[in-house]
Amino acid sequence: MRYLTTLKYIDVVAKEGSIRKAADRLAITSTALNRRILAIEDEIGHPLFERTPSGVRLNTAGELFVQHIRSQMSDVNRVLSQISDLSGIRRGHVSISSGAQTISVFLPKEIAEYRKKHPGVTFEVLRQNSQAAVESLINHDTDTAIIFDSILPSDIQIVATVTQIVQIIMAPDHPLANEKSLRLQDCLAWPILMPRENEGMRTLLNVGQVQKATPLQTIIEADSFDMMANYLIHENALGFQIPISMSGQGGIYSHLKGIPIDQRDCPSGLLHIAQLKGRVLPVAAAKFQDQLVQRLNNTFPEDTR
Amino acid sequence: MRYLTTLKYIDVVAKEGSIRKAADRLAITSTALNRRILAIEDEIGHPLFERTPSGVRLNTAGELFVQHIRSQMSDVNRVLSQISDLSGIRRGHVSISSGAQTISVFLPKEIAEYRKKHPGVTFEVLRQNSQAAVESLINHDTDTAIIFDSILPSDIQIVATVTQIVQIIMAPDHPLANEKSLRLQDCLAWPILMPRENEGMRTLLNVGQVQKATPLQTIIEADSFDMMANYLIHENALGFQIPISMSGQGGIYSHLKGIPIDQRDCPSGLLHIAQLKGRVLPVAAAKFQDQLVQRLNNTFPEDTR
DNA sequence: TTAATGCGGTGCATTTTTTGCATCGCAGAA
DNA sequence: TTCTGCGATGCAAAAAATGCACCGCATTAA
Repeated sequence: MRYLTTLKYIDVVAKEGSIRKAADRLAITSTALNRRILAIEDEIGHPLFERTPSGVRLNTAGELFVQHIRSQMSDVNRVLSQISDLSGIRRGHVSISSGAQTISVFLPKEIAEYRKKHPGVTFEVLRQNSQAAVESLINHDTDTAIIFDSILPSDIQIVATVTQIVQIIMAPDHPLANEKSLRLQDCLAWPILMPRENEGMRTLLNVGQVQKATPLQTIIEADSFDMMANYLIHENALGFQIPISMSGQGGIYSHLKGIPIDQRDCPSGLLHIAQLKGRVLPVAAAKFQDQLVQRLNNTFPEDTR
Repeated sequence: MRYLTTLKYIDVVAKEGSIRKAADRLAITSTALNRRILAIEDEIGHPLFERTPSGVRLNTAGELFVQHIRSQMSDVNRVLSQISDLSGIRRGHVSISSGAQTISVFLPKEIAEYRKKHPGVTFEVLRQNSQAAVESLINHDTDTAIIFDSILPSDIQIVATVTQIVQIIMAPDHPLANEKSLRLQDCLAWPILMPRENEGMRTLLNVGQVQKATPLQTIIEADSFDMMANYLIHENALGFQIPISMSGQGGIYSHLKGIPIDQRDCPSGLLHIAQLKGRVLPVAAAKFQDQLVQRLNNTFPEDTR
């Protein structure tokens, strides 16, 4: 959209923190860009950027304006996708923030299913921890987010929530593989693969560890659940995962065994589908989100809030 | 805002229903305007207007786009007023839809009081019946509306509501002037000044008239309550008004007597403050609306919903 | 039926705006 | 100190928007 170029430019300058860098990325000269910015500041009657020797930085007015720009741009996209929807073809683009738990098994399956119905829709998937996901939603960088066990700020709207019991995963020939439920004490004897500190699941596990003062033998800390799962094939260690990630067929998890942790040792977590409060999503994103919500509610119906 | 000109143009074309007329109003040539529209239609990849021999008309896509344009433009204004708020001066503009009941006494007092605190703020007041008021809110033509006794559609958000008993008004020397309450029967002997059909109050009065089959002698039907009030000085007739309109000092109503109608004959009406649902109002408008809401709730505290 | 009117669209010359180049002044880094 | 990288500015070239004259078309009036 031509009339949005200036806005787009401002957005990029804000992100780059420098007019010259932004100009470079936008493939124009810094002078042209500079003048556009001066022009719009003049029009607004108030500077948007603070000039520093090393570049520019948004001031309060700029912060307000950039926020507005982002919401406008994503709104335009929504309207445009609605309009092209009128022509019959369902086109569009959906961008999703996802935690490490759901990104590798759950999400691909859902996207594939959606694209079977609407081949014109493209996707963008960002693996982000909950904090980054929230930020992306606020910046209109993503449309919807799948966030595990985090307290979400009030400008985020939770669209659906399901409970997820943390499971201990292991090779199928592991000595513990036939138990119905496990306590953390049972794991003391085995090497442990632990999710990293900024993962939601780690918080849940910490509760049990602190309460029981159980000194688990953590041998690997990682932010990739896939990596940890694959490791379990090679050593008789124990890892953690939630049911939604294990439901796929053919992946690494179909060669692993998952046993729930006793609720006394580790509380269940909450998996949220969330979006920016008050934002009207583009058709494609809204429909995809609907699908996710339905899938969650059908797969994990226990949660009846 | 320069980058919004094309959008503004489209909006005007949509309203005028003709490119040439719109061009005339915008003080440019029809060719320039025409080309801007062709250009943006081309960019969108979908026409926005249907071409008829007598002009142009929005098609579905255009309807969507214009809706979007209006919300964008009012959003820009909000942000700009927020930004100029940063410089210390509270500037801004508030536009209000008001029914005939509240426009002449209540509203001027409130605006004057607000402007005492914020002299930089300008106002625009439209006297509209409830249907027109709702339309104005939806088109972003007005920020807030004072609407008497109408059922509002779901895309309008009711911000406050107070009950208003309909009163019969008359000259202070009228034979009925000393009653505490009046029934419609009591009015049969006197000439009646009746609000017009599209006024909310008329609906309330009709309830009583139909139920009781009371043939009131309507001598004047008018959509100006002021006109009717002033008439009462010259003839011993009866008119209708709600308390909020009579609370002023020095106006015509301070020379008139108001007596409530018995609730069996005429239900009380509801006075609403309303805005477009989901819309973030500019600072000035929001603050003014707050003042209205507070004033209503303080002046008519009986309503405790 | 024909002529006249009013509509949106188009080719072309003109005006306005935007861009790029060369260059300045300035502040922190080496 | 010099040097580097930043945003700002004067000026000419390029690009875009505008206005004029005019087209084709459909409806209306005579």
